[in-house]
Amino acid sequence: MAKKPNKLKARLPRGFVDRSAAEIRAADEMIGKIREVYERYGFDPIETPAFEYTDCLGKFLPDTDRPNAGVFSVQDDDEQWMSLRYDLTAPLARHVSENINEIQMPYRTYRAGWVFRNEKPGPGRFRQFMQFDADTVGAPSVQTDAEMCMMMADAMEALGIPRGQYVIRVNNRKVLDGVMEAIGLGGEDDAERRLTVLRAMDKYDKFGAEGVRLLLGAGRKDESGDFTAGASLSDMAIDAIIEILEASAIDDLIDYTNDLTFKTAALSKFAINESFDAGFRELKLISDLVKSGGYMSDRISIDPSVVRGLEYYTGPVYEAELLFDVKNEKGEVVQFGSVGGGGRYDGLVKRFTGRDVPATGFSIGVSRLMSALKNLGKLDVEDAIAPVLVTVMDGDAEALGRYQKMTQDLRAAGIRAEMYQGNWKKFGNQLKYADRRDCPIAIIQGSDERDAGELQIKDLIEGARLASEATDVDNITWRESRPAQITIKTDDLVQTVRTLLDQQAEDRRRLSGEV
RNA sequence: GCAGACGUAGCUCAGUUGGUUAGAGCGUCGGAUUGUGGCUCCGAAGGUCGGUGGUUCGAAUCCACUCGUCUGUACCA
Repeated sequence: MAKKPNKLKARLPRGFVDRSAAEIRAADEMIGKIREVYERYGFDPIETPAFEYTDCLGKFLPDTDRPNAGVFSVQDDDEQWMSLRYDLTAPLARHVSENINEIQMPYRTYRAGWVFRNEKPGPGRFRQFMQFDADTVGAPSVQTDAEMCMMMADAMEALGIPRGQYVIRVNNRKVLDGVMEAIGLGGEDDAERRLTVLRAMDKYDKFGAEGVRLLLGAGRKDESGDFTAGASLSDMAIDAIIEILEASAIDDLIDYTNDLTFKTAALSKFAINESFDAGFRELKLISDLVKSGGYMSDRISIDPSVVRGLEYYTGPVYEAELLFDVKNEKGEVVQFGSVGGGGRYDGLVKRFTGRDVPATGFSIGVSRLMSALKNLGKLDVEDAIAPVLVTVMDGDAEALGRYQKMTQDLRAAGIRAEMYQGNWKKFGNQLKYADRRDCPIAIIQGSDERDAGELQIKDLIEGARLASEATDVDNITWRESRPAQITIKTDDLVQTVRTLLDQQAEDRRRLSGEV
């Protein structure tokens, strides 16, 4: 055989996905529900573009040797570097800074958008994904952080996640700073070790107390034999940090009846410092505020083990965690982690303006949350009903016009409908098409029906059910029986179709109610 | 980034110590049936065995490199 011409291979860049109709509809619905909550809290939408000048995006500046490490970057005509945004917070800070004289503070906004990260993709982890953020800029009080937490909890419930199946966990960067200081890592030289400790704490969910102990001490070797260097802390410091991680609430750690003191064995050997004290008082205030709003600790919980966004958060940090088991395609329970998070970032706008502009906000990972909701069965993926198919039996202009008219009549009545656009000469294929497409109803009118002023309406759902019962009927007999089909007057088309669709909807409701 | 496993038709997978023309099931397409989805029967298409190079008389099979997928780990704004 002759050598084939070199065909171009169709392929998707790794870490990117095409989205199906069902996924798009489901995501749109989720976004709609979240948006409703944000709007109710008085937030307004704002949109910024996918590209920003790289230096505006923040600390992950590409060096000229590796401009695409972590972010996707390109060089503009004038040789300036631009990057695809990797979150929605940095672009917001840029927008606020650029328009700071026009913007009325406190500025309350939300936005959903795609963000891009140029890093190794994994299951459920993509290089393009959607976030839905809300931020309040220009509000210094922890009252704002408390509101953010409540809004996040409301968003979870609006998405159909029942109370008790999620929790918003809140901590304060100042508390962690205070702990670092207490165990002797407060100095400038210890910045690197502080990071190591915080990273180790963040791994508590994944590795448990023993794993974290190793990471805080000598280091940890994983299953593949890869070694992660540890923080080389003293045993006493390690014990203290484990106590923090194991505490389920801040009350377990702190006695604040008189003066602030640590309660637990290892921690109590350390002195409480100013940073810890300030952080703790903020958390206490948040806790009181959300309780006044009706949010008890089953929804918003103060949790000193929350570590996130090591770099730019300056005060309260919070994250939304799902409490139900999430299973993957193979049915295995996976470590899901948080589906959203945020915190106070008082320094981000100051980079541009030199002015102190406090801000706090959070981000919901829409793509991630969607796969979890699929699991919970809270995602209506089958919502869209396929169109009614008007089949074609004659190809002359007059006949086509008649079919087109039927189709338009259905559409005018608000019924999703389409006329068969393939090769009409193979009628069997038309019904096969309708079947594959899950069309609920087919409209059939050949010359016989037309002469009588009639047409046939075929209930494809009932037909499929009959077919699955009658397995040994031969094809000729089966076809001649014209299952699940009725003959009506042409004029009754719209009304009959509507009645039948309503019946089918009723059947679906009954069926899903029973099962 | 580091470490390991894997890569054969659209999908799921066979393929013997290295031996002729690489197979099956499912799916797809056509026909039986130019006006009826399913079942049945008949037929067809579909493969650079991930890629490149090497060892060999001979490679899907062995070796090296490379690309991709998966798992763990690191990083994660």
